[in-house]
Amino acid sequence: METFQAQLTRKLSDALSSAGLPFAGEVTPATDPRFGDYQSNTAMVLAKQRGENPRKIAESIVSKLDVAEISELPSVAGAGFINFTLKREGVEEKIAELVDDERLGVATDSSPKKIVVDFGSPNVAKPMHVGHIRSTFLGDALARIAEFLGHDVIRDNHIGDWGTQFGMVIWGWKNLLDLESLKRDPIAELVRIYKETNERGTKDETVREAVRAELVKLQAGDSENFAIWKQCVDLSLQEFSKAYELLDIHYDIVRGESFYNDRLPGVVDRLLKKGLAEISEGAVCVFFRNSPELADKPAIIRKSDGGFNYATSDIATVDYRINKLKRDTLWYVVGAPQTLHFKQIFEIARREGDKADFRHIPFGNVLGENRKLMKTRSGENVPLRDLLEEAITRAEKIIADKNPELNEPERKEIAKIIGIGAVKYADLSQYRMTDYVFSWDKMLALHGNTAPYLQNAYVRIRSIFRKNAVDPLSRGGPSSPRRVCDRAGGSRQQTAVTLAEPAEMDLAKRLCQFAEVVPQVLNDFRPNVLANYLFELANSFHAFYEACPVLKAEEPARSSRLALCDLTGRVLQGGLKLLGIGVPERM
RNA sequence: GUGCCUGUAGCUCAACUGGAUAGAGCUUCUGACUUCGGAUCAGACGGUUGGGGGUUCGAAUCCCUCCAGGCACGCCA
Repeated sequence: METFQAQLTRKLSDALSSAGLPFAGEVTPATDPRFGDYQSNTAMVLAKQRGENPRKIAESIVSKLDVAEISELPSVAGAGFINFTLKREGVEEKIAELVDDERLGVATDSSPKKIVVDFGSPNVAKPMHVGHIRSTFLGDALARIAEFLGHDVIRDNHIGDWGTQFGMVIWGWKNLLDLESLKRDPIAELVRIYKETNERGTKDETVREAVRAELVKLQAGDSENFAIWKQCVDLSLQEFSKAYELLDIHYDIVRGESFYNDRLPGVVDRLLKKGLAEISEGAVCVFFRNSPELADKPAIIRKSDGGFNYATSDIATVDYRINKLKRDTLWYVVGAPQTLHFKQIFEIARREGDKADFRHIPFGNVLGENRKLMKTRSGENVPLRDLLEEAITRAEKIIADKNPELNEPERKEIAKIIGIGAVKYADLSQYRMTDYVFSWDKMLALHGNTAPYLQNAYVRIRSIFRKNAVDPLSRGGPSSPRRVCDRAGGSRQQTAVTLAEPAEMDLAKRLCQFAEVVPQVLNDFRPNVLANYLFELANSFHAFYEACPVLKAEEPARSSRLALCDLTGRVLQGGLKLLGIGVPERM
């Protein structure tokens, strides 16, 4: 199914070629309702290129335009804009089609990619904390959207499971471990022994020595130390998966740093052999003398003590993803401070001849109320577990207050959806580069651009269908929840849609835009574009709901309005799902 | 010192990547209900887009230059 925007673009392109003009500019949604529904700047772009009068060009394009099927006569306005106003029948027809379309009008990408999304990446033997949420939510949402658009996506959790910290963890394991505590809360115990070892090391040279020795043994493949390390990794993965289950996030593969360990010497040899790396001050470095941005900023791939570092590991990772996983697109959802690092890695890969679309997707920080990095009172990172628990508890309180008749199990289930959704939405609804202030009150507010507000719009729609004894739209019986991607098939005659009221038309047009908005997210990796759309959709729905009675309306308006409700509910649900956020049936 | 990011209404944030008179929410104020869930709707107030130059039909967006904050810059990841 083609969107209005795509149709108009195609028609415009036809008109341009029949007028002997090259394609230029674009068709975009109108900036103001007064200008209609869509606008094009084509004439102005062409006028500039050719040194002609934009309005004159616009007139000649309009005379060749054949859009009568969907648009009123296009008009020329302002400096040379061509404005389109959709015809009522065109919108009615489109809505009828959308009601029957399980993809809600969203086309799959015509050139599907093989993507690996690197996101999350927590460290072993440490708790996940607030610093992981942006990468985790963003990466998950982008992966969901890419998948929905038909790309082949591998979600890879590049966990931090190798490094110098294991010297301390292993020494602590051997000397300080409390098995009871380990059983009760493994990560807490690992953190405790790590900290205590670290502390002892600062005072005691022999401990420092012993720690170093444990690390060397691990790196040399000592079986006892390896077994301890493995247990730490397994315990951590178990903890991670609890969090991921709660968050409804899954990975296809987990390839941590340790996975690439064996490949590191090969990476260095290869780069030396190719002449891309050289020895400098005892270390093996890659210099970027010809690229102005990276000049004087070498990447070290082997330290002067012979050890490797994260650049080496990331080069091996790129290699693996392109050659073993056969990916052509690599997304790294990693914080902004690592921008330089990824520029270096990508440049090295290009110099090696790797052909792939490399993208670092950076993001800003989560701040506390004091506008500094969010920390606990004692100055530690806020553990993710605590954060999510508090979100759920707070959500439950609100629900109990607003809807006391819900029984406890149901309330708890709903609180999970609302609480987690609120935290995710607060993150995803904002432009990823700007820092944002974490505020319980704002993210859980029932008004404004929040998850609970959107979820409530969905709940109201479901409520209509619960009240409607015979649900004319449902294939699965009254008030059966339907999913965007697994809607039952079957034939049914198309609902007659009539859009007589302005509020109906406004809602309908917005529903048509879903298919235009979703692909746009991947343009610059901005899920907030989708979030803003859903918020506007909810607003349009509420205005419609206010102005247009549904169940009390006479036929055929009643069926038509039910169709709008149904479609709105599915777009809300489907859109939120693309952000990794669920919807309850009641709240 | 060099580079990158950020700066938009009192507060929190948008602005489809160069489009028309910069939009929402929160807050404040004014209206509308015995409502299909008022957890709502309609409206008002609120701006020299950090400052100053420049590019052009047109700039929050691109270029230059200051200011403020954050981050990164050879052996941590």
